[in-house]
Amino acid sequence: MRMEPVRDGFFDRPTLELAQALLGMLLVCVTEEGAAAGRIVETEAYIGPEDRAAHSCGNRRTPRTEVMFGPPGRAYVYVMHTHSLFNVTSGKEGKPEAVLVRAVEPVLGLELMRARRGPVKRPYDLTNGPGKLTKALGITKADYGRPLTAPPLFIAQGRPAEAVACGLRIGIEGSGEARFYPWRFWEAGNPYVSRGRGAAARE
DNA sequence: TGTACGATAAGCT
DNA sequence: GCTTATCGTACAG
Repeated sequence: MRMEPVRDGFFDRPTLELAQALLGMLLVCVTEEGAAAGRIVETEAYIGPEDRAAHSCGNRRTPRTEVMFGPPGRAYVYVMHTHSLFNVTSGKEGKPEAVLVRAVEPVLGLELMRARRGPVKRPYDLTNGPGKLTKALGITKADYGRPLTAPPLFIAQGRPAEAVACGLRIGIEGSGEARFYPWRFWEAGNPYVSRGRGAAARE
């Protein structure tokens, strides 16, 4: 399998569209320990100003959200509790939007992922969650702001998602109306999605 | 299946 | 300084 980074223009589209376009793409991370890659099977869109759930809500500009105000196609990594979360920035300059990658399907570097994650009960426990996949792939806040069009961290063409489902986002209960936006996308029937395996899209 | 709690850093007062 | 957060795990039931 050839894993060529996508060209810069790939990220130049509306955030909701990008969130769906990313499904099926490969997320590749190369570290000193080796290369690891996963096929993206679940994403969520965060559209800054009008989205109370986004860190950039109301154009809030801080050192952490800064990268979202820049060009699209950069890594927005941030730490929560004991875990790191990985987003792809979207929207043109000045538009603080992003796509959260919530789950991937391991493709390359399985042994490395297992070594990083430790023993897991089920195969899909390796990467079926935002905090899990960053640990499995070796993504850290050191990758913050990195362009996703060149190694060591990049997006590559993968097998396109067959059926895409959409539904409510996860983990944003305290976000008022924003919690009802159906901005979560995943490949229907894929066992590696974080939640809602087999669950239908809700409105 | 559901609920509790950990343990870090950004952001706010 | 204090509060909250795009979560994961453990353990009870």
